[in-house]
Amino acid sequence: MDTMGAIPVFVAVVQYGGFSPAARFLGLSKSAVSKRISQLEQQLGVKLLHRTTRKLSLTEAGEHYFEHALKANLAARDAEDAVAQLQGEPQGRLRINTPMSFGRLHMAPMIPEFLKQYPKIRIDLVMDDKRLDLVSGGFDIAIRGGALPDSSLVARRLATLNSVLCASPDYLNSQGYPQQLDDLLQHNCLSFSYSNDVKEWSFSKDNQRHSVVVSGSYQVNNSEALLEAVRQGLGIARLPTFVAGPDIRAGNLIVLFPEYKMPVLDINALLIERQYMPAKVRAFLDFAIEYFGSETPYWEEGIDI
Amino acid sequence: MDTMGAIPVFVAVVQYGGFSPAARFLGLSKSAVSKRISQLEQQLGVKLLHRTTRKLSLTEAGEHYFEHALKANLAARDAEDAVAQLQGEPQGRLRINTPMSFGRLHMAPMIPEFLKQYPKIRIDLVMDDKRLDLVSGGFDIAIRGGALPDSSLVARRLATLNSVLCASPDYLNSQGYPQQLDDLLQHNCLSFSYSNDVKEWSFSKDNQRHSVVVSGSYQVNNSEALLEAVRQGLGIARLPTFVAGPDIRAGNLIVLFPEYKMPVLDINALLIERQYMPAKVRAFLDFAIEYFGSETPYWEEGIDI
DNA sequence: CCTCACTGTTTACTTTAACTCAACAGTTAT
DNA sequence: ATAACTGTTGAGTTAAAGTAAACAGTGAGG
Repeated sequence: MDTMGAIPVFVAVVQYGGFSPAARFLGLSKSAVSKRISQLEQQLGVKLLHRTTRKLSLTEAGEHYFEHALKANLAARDAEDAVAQLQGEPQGRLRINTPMSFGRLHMAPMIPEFLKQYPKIRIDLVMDDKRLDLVSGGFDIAIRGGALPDSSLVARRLATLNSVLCASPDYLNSQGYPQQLDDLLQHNCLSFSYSNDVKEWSFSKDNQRHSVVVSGSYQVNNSEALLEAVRQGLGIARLPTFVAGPDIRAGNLIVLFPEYKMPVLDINALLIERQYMPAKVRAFLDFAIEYFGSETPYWEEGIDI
Repeated sequence: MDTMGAIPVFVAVVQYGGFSPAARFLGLSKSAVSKRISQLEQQLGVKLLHRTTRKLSLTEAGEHYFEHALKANLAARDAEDAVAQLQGEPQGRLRINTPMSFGRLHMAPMIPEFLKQYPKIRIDLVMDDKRLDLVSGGFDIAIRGGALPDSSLVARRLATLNSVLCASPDYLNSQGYPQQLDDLLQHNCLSFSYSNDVKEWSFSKDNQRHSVVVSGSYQVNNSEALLEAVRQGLGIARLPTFVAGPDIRAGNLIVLFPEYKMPVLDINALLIERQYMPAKVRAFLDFAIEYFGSETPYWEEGIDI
């Protein structure tokens, strides 16, 4: 097929949502990408992309073409991986999606160490709090914290995900120390927008479930921004230990109601199920599990939970 | 993937069993194919093909690579087909395997008429009595007469396949006209090697099954060669009507025991099962069914069966 | 409303990859 | 021994791929 060479270009344009980001990914100029797509459309005799506004979208023909082109792209990648696997040394490209905060705080420091150990692996890290689709986004791995939706993806557990209720000493001095869970109703309870239970916080004590309805003046979709608000004494919030650990250790944040536990969740790696796991994916997972500490994550060391 | 463009070249080399036939298929020079394969092996860092003798064979890595490369190739072709299907007009390449005799006698005259009607379709007809594997041989369609082995392939019936017992007038004059089936034991019964029941011929009369053990001096794996032997008075043989029809009509062959019927079989087109049938495949099947005459094939016209 | 920063397209030109041709060595069949 | 094929390689040619620059268009921010 004379169109074969254009397939990775087309797939990149769709996956990255434009010619310019696709060009950056492919290491080509914008005009090269533009010309390859125009040539492909000419060869097929059909328009694949609408480009009437700043946003791209697929035509009907483009959707059909993309569906199969993606499979071709994946199969070509599998072909290379199959050969690389025989050679034993992990190599090739990994495209990884991770939530922003976890990515910035823990993936970003980890990955350079991983790449030093595996110099033949290349990583494209995409930090985004939107739960991007693994397949159509072209990801090998998606890092996900908390409960997983049903899907055909395979989950591999990387670490535990604990959360604790926190406030700053200044806040507690000025607003009073809540003595019982119900006291939280009188406090400014700050929330993480993506949470499933923004308005009703649940705890577990002595195998008994406790809930409290809360409200507050601030809700944000970024856990580091939430941490900052708590640190500045704006209110009380539930914070994952992977965000709050250092401030708790430093005494900047006080853990409230430590005997009331929040559900212990997991940080997982989601993978497309395959006949075999490519060596590079396996290497990444093994490294991450050891790096994070699958029993007690390194960010919880020195904290009583 | 920088290797994407080489995939169709590699797949063609494997499917056609050599650089030279692959070059002919691809419309490239031998050296271009040789260089593309060498470059691909260099990019992957591994040998894909043994070429120590006249025959090519895949290395272990090559087998793994081919498996996925074939999928990539098929997916790319599906991508083009999906787009072409939207456009309505059948186009693209069809690779068809057919047995030698049926191909020479019936496919070869039919196909030019088909291509005149569908000028955007290209056909690569491979005539071979070996039942080539559809998938790894890269065929869209395989024409098969008679009983089908179990497989994941889809069968589409093209025409009926009748066979009749024949001898030439000269043979009958010199060796006598067999009056009963058992008389065949005294005759030189010629066989088609690929037949399942070379030594015991079965018939059906008035819903009763009859069998006779036979033997003969000649067995051949080509039904036109068998026809020739019968025409030359060497002996008696079962011949498919698609081979013998004209000679029967012309009086060169006499149908023996017409009331004893052989099982009515089918001429089928075998297809890889797909989510949808490409327009070009559908067009080919429809044309063939109409051309052959699915109730009474054109080669049986004027014959009493 | 203006400005800036981005998008994708197109032209002219450069670079690179792909390709052909020819010669060669090797193998197999006649 | 010869002919007909195979695949490889070097030298040269051609075509495709790519870049840089200029342009038009769009959306966000001031």
